[in-house]
Amino acid sequence: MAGIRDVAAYAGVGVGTVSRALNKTGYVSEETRKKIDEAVKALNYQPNELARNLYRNRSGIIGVIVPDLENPFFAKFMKYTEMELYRYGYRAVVCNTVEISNRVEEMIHLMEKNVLDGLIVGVDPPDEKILKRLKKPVVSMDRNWGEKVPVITSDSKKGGRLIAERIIESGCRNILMIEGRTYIRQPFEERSKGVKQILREHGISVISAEVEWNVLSYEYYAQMVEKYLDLFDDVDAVYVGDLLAVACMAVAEKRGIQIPEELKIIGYDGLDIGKFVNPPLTTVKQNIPQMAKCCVDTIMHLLDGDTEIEMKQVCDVELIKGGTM
Amino acid sequence: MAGIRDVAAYAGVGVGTVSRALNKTGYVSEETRKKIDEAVKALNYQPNELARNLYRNRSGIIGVIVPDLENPFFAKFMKYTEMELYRYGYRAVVCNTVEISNRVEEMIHLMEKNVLDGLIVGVDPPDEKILKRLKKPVVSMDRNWGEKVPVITSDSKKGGRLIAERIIESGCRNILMIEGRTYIRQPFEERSKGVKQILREHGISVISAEVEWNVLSYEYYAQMVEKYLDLFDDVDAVYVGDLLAVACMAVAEKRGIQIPEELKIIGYDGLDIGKFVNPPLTTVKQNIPQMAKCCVDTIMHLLDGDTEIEMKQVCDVELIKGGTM
DNA sequence: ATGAAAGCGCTAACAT
DNA sequence: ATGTTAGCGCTTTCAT
Repeated sequence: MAGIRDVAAYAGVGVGTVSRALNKTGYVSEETRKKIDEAVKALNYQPNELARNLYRNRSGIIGVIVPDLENPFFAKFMKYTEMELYRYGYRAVVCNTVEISNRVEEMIHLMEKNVLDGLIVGVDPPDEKILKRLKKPVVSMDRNWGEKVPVITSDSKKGGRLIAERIIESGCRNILMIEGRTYIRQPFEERSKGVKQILREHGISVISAEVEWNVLSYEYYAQMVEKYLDLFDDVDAVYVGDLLAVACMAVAEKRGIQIPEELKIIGYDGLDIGKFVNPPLTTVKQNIPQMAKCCVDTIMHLLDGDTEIEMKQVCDVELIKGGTM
Repeated sequence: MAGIRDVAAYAGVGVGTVSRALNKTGYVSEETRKKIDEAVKALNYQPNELARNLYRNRSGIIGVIVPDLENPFFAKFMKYTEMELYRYGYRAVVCNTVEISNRVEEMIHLMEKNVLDGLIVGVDPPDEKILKRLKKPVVSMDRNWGEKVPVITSDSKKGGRLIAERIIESGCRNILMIEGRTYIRQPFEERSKGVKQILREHGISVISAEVEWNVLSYEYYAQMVEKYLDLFDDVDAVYVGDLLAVACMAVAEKRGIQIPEELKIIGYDGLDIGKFVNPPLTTVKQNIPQMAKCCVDTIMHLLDGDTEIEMKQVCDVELIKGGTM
């Protein structure tokens, strides 16, 4: 591999001049620039980014941590996050925490070792001790990582309200909701709290069940739905995340339960899968591309050293009227 | 940030000794090792990976290029690829080519600049000229990147046979198959070719249609299905990728076409979405985790400089009996 | 067993 | 405008 000294030698100039010419910093005469360009071509010179990184003490890489890429929500988030990072000239290192413990801590360690310039996190935070180690920019998507970490969330309040309103309009009286279990307070919980509160104010009964949040398998979802449908056989509506909602539709169809006539379903997230079923799922759609953009814009501000960072940014949600409620 | 010299000074030894102690290379007396450990703790020293990278001329990062992370097939592939790379101590930089041209070339350029140690590709190759620039390890998933690049594929031959056999058993006589359009020869095409050939040998009529492969939207899929179902209204079975298959089920249900009584459907890929519908999709499942492992193992061999690389590795497929055919 | 010193390939400050 | 030089923080000879 040709280095900058080879180029300098070939062009008959000093390395500094080559560096300036290539980076367009400082003065270089038209003539020498031409010679340098020729040398670069002749030697097929490619600047070694590793050396640049060392000097600049940056890697140009942001880590993105999600629970599970196989989950369509996070897959989509990762897609748009990567695209936004690309627009800023950054690369995205992905990390799935599922099935392996300690991966969050390891990513933080990568940041300490300067492999990563920052972190975008969509997972639960590690414990306090580790959290204190954060010295570089971190932005969180819908997770509470403490005071110092800006959070990008969906408008959970509005989301909860949209769902509650839709349920009230539907005339249902016995609602089953199934949530992912959380071990610490998270922004998105506001949604379910809101739904419960509004519905109860309207005298509508709400049964609330929990499932393991990080298990993504149709079998598990279907099993949970079966269990709770058996347990509470007088429910006339279900409010759950889209994946559970779709599993619920399959279970209902298998049991010969007509949707929406005998059981109404409303989902949450607005994933594509809700359009692939019949009738299409009624759901509240999160604006994932906007959330991704927001995360990236914010971390770029942090990298720029901007001080005026909004610590909580809220992205819009909208009701998608399908045929299930 | 404390550097290795700080540690050396604190411990009262030379930097070389610290380096040897930390990397466990060369002799270090128990006594000095202890002093160094203390210094490391006291100063909270973290070796700067950027400096190491420069010296070793490696980044520990592999680029993984897929068309679209939102496509569940590639999301799953990325998930398992990342997990396998992690087991080897490597990181995965992800790249979505969708909607942005030239991204493949840019990733190759990142390799030339030593940002990436290698590439795992699940997308069509760039043109010859660019292909020639590959100097570092590249492994391809189901795409033909030329002689030099090992390919990990599914057993397309068996896949095609499983599908053809299932169709023959089902007694259908007029098959509609919709494929993604390819612009160059790709390994997976063997599957459809096989299906067509076997079916025609059995006197079964096959209509073959094409769709844009890189468009992922339910609307587009549904539209295509509607179009071809209108165009060829005497088909009694459809063979398509899982996503199109599920879209097809939704369209059929909307039109009041009973599945499998009036129309049989067989998919390909074995994605989870096929289990979320009712009846569950009959499909041929690709072993994505195995393919990911195979890609990673192979690129690790290449990085190790192994010369005995299998240039074509075939992963198993299996028929998943659902209720649609 | 350990310290000193020479790079890894680049950028930027300084001198000319 | 351009060349020279001193790092960036580490690893690894090479003496001792």
